[in-house]
Amino acid sequence: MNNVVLIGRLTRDPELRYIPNSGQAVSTFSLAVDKNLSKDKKQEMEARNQPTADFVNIVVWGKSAENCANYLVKGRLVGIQGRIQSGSYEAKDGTKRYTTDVVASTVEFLEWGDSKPQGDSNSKGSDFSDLQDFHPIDNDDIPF
Amino acid sequence: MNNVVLIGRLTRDPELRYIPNSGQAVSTFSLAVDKNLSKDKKQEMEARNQPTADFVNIVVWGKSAENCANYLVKGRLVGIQGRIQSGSYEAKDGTKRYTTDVVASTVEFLEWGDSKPQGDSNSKGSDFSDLQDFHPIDNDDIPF
Amino acid sequence: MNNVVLIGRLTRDPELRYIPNSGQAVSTFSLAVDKNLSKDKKQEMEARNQPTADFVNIVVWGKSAENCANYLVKGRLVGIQGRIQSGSYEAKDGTKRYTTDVVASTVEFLEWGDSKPQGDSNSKGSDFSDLQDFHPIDNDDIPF
Amino acid sequence: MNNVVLIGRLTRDPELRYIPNSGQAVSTFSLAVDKNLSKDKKQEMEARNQPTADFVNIVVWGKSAENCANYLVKGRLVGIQGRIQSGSYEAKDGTKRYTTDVVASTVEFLEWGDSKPQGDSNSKGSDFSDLQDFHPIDNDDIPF
DNA sequence: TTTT
DNA sequence: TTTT
Repeated sequence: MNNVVLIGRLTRDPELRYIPNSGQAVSTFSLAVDKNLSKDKKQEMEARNQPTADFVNIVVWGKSAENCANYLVKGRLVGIQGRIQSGSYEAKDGTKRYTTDVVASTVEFLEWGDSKPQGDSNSKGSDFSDLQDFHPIDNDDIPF
Repeated sequence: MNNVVLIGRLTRDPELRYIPNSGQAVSTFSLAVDKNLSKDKKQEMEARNQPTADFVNIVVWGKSAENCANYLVKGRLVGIQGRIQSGSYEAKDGTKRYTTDVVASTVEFLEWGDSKPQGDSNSKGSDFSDLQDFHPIDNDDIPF
Repeated sequence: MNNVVLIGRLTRDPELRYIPNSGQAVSTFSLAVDKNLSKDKKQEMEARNQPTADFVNIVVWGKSAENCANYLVKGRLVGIQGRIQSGSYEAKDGTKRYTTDVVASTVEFLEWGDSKPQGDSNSKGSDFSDLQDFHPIDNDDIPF
Repeated sequence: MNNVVLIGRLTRDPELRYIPNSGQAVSTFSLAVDKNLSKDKKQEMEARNQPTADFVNIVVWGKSAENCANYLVKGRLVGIQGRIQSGSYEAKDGTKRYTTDVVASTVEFLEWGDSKPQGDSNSKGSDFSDLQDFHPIDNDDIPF
């Protein structure tokens, strides 16, 4: 059993890449999950410049990865169901480093907005009007 | 281990009552949790008049119960963490009936709005402006 | 989001049936999930003949259903990950009744033993010696 | 929402220490949580010397910490409910390092045995006979 | 209709 | 630094 549920906001836009041989899509981003603090405790932490959220690295595979990359931006609220995955790698200085991520099986978009309005397209934002009807949606359902 | 996480919308306004002797507050409501259906499957279900959500009875105790009663209304989106509780009672016809609820330990308000604008008060809705800053909030944190 | 994790013991042997047209296997059983009670509270409840567990109906589909039927018996400890499902049916007296089950996506066997040693077969129990190696196992992994 | 459920085995005996001023007990250990692999995939991973488990650092506070230290040993199976906590510290080389742990709210002992039978004591293991009755137990319930 |  |  390895089961995680998080609700939080993206700390930056998702990154998307494709695995060389398989062509599998992977998206990664970091989630700020508010710690469950009383109003007072929260202020105290902020005053001391201590974090009031936990930061969790998220990994998403496949079509869901592409949906995240296409629709999510920094600051957006999502719900995630997945599992904890540990890993390790060798740092440039030769020491071993350990990593912990959450591999998401489902990503629910809990907020919508004009995402990805930037850049070389002169559109006024992606058109996903038909998605607006059903709000908490699993991103696997996004129909393209 | 008995652990449940749900995200869904209230199917009606919460009810609030107080336990006679202890004075403990209890709030109850029902949550519509969207089934994770593909767009096509969802349309098919709707066409057949079959439910596209699961309906779960929620029970909340204490201060959190009062916060739910004060701030939540039908349709509002919440995240719930709790446990499944089974029970039974005798129906009027003498047969035994079985019940299943989720007892919530935390209720996160995932949407805010002008709740409880009704009735004998001539206010334009409760004033909870200071709560608006931190969106996914555990209702235990609501400071009154 | 609709996520449930339970650890508990089967209150009876699993039932297995096959859906008429599709041929899909379904297994159903009930799980006794101990309430998280202090020693004292537990004794008090037992003295008053009140249940010290919550009872949850479990539904399992496909190969996992067959594994449950083949390997689990009353009393066995399992871990379950799944989602809450609500339903309704018409009782013989014409009134509507509501049901709540947990549809399991994974069933981990947390105890092993000589299952199905009963009755009209003169076997010494099913042979699943090769399964004994890896203890907390998701039943999807059972290789037949 | 920050909710984690794990079932796994301790990779070493728990460590216990007390926070200098508050006197709060903290126990830490690492959990090996089997990846959900098919028999074939598992063998393949083992052949390649790749891990077939995820390793998660667990932190437990208070009485529960002491119960873990007193009753758990390397290899024991437990169920854990808690939340992900991120942190950071400065390494000796001045670089910032990031950590991810699970802070457990409940630890269920899913196996029992003669724990702590070691060493300078000539006991035959701790006496916790009265605990043997109720198997999946939250360690908060251990009555001393 | 309930398990250890 | 990893368990059965």
